[in-house]
Amino acid sequence: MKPLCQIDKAMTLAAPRVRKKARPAKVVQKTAARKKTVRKRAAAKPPAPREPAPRAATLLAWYARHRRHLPWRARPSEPADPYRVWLSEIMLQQTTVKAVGPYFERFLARWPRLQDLASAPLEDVLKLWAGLGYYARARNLHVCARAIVERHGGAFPDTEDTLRTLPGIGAYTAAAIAAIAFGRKATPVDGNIERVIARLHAIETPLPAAKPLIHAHAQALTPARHAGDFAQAMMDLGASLCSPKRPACALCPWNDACAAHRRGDAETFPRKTPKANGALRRGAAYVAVRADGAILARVRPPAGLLGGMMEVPTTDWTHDFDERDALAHAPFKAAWQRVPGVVRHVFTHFPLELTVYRARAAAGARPPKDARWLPQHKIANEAFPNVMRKVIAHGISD
DNA sequence: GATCCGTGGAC
DNA sequence: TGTCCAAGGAT
Repeated sequence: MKPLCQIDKAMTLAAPRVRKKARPAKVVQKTAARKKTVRKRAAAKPPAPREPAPRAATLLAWYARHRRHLPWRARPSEPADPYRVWLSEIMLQQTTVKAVGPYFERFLARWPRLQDLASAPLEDVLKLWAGLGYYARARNLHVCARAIVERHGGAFPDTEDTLRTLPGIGAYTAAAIAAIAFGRKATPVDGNIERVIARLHAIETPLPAAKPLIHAHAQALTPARHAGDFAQAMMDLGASLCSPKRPACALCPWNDACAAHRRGDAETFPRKTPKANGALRRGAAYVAVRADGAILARVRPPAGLLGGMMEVPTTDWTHDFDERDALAHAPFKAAWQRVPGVVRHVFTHFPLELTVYRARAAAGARPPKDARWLPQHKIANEAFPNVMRKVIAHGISD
């Protein structure tokens, strides 16, 4: 493999630009026997050379110039803060950098140190997390903070294996923290890195089956030193030049090493097996408004969908919801009125359609069991997920 | 391995 | 408008 690299490099430099319509797939899979033939023909028509092996140093040099400046990122040559790295990594799971920014700042301002977060009530953590989605992350964040204080004396574990034992920290996050915060040689592989590697090697195996292969390639590329910078460089590359839809291969520091680029169809990688979308679920939600404007609200069950978050009373959300049964599930007897229109919301695995009913309650009305009257001005700072904010807005509209 | 978990933005 | 996607983890 290594010796070929020298040959290929030489060929790349010597050969004229390869035609786009070449058949690189077959070139890659040439047998030793066929190579002879090709070499003979090479005099007349140079074969498509294989890509030179990608070099970590090449990417690190690019990173030094083009790295993003992010709130949780230490400046070059400054030590990383494990607390910040951890907090950001949890928030960034399946979430865009742009969305995380303000949440990260608010969390850090409210709980500057791990110990502060660990001693905070879960309720407060969920309030600050509201709107960011995937609320199990917030619950695990809280449990994790307490575990580090109790099991590790408040100091973050500095090895991948030990980090992996903490709630909310999986293979990716453990490797990311080990590499970025502690300089360990670890290889986190996120969606960005999967894409970069899949293109680099033109991997035809679709995700998620290709994960082990992709991880092996990423691991082979990881340098012994600066593994944290290397991981972040891979992610920055994937977030900027090596983007999902229209990769800017011309600007990529690794374009000479990229098999997919040579094929000319980098944007088609990684291959993916399509996942089925959930069927529509429907239900009714009840916005009860007391004379002083307070809204009837309750806390959802601690686990599962929107676990531990606030909601207004609703029916179950089912595929066969019957509108005619809606009033039978209202939280109390009243002159419920159906608010025209519906509230639509799309979760990861199913779309939801809620019809909203509204009723007024007397000033002294007692809340039903497990529910309470919430002053309207407090709604903004309570742990309502967005779907519930939509429902309330719809319910109190005219 | 397949499902369950939110949300907002880009195209 | 529909689809895809974003620094994944838990079960």
